[in-house]
Amino acid sequence: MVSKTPEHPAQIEIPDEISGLRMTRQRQEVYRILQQERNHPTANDVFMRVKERLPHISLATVYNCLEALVQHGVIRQVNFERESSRYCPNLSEHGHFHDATTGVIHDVDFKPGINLADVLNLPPGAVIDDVEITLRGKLVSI
Amino acid sequence: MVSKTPEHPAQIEIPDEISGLRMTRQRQEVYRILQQERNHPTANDVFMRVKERLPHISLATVYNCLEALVQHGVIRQVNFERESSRYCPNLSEHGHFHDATTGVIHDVDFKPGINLADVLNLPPGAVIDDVEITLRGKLVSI
DNA sequence: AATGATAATTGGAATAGTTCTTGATATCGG
DNA sequence: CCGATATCAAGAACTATTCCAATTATCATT
Repeated sequence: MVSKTPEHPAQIEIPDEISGLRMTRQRQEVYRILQQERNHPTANDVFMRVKERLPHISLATVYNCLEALVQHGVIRQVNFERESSRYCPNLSEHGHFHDATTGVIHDVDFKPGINLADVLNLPPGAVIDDVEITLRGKLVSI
Repeated sequence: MVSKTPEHPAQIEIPDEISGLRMTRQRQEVYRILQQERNHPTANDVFMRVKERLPHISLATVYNCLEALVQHGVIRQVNFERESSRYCPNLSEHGHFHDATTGVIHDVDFKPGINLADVLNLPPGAVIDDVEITLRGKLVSI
């Protein structure tokens, strides 16, 4: 993870290799957009956005890039019901709250010191590789 | 919820109305299969199974029935990654552990007294309507 | 039991998101 | 520079699901 400050998206420096994955121009741009757009874009969102910089890129390539990045643990794929997958560069273990009113997806962190095994009755011998926590609801003014 | 003992599936009695939903023959059979097959079948699994009793039922009807049952809170729809939806008659709040080795899905209950708000840093004002917790991993012998 | 109104079912067509295929292009190690 | 390998592009193909229009079943009322 080599991103600099997310406040200055234009300055994001992306190395030519991340966790063993060759960072081609296409993968760089896809990754850059995920760093900038923190609103969990779909593959198609990324596609439309990346075309500004790489007008000849194809949707299939965007899918390929996203898959390669997911596979190498550089980004995460997030699924809501059966909607299109969304992608997220936040690698810390976290869940997602989907505001039904606005459609906005908020990252939701665990409170410090919380361990899944303390909360769930896991089947004996279960070794967890991946956790997905998704909440749906509304944000009401308080 | 009017089911009798799940240990004797053949004896499940299904009333002709559940939470305001007219229980047609098709819906009854779909619901009965979910009661019997506790292994989180897909719509297609249900379809193949229900055809044994209703040979003329269509896949669209199975989808309609499942949707109606979900809509009326009689069953729950469960999604894994982008795989086909699965359906589950366990209405208690619970998560799912997907064993990557066998493909089996286990229900995972919360430990007693656990409240989501104690565990997660929810955005202020968030009112949760629905929670989905899915774990992927392996079951190792202990 | 017949009637009209409403809801459910069917089968097939349509859709959306994603993956696959094939040939072209770029990149790497030597 | 050269061959081997990886990646890309464009479009076709695939899959799960939804939609559509026509038929059939059910309900409430008479």
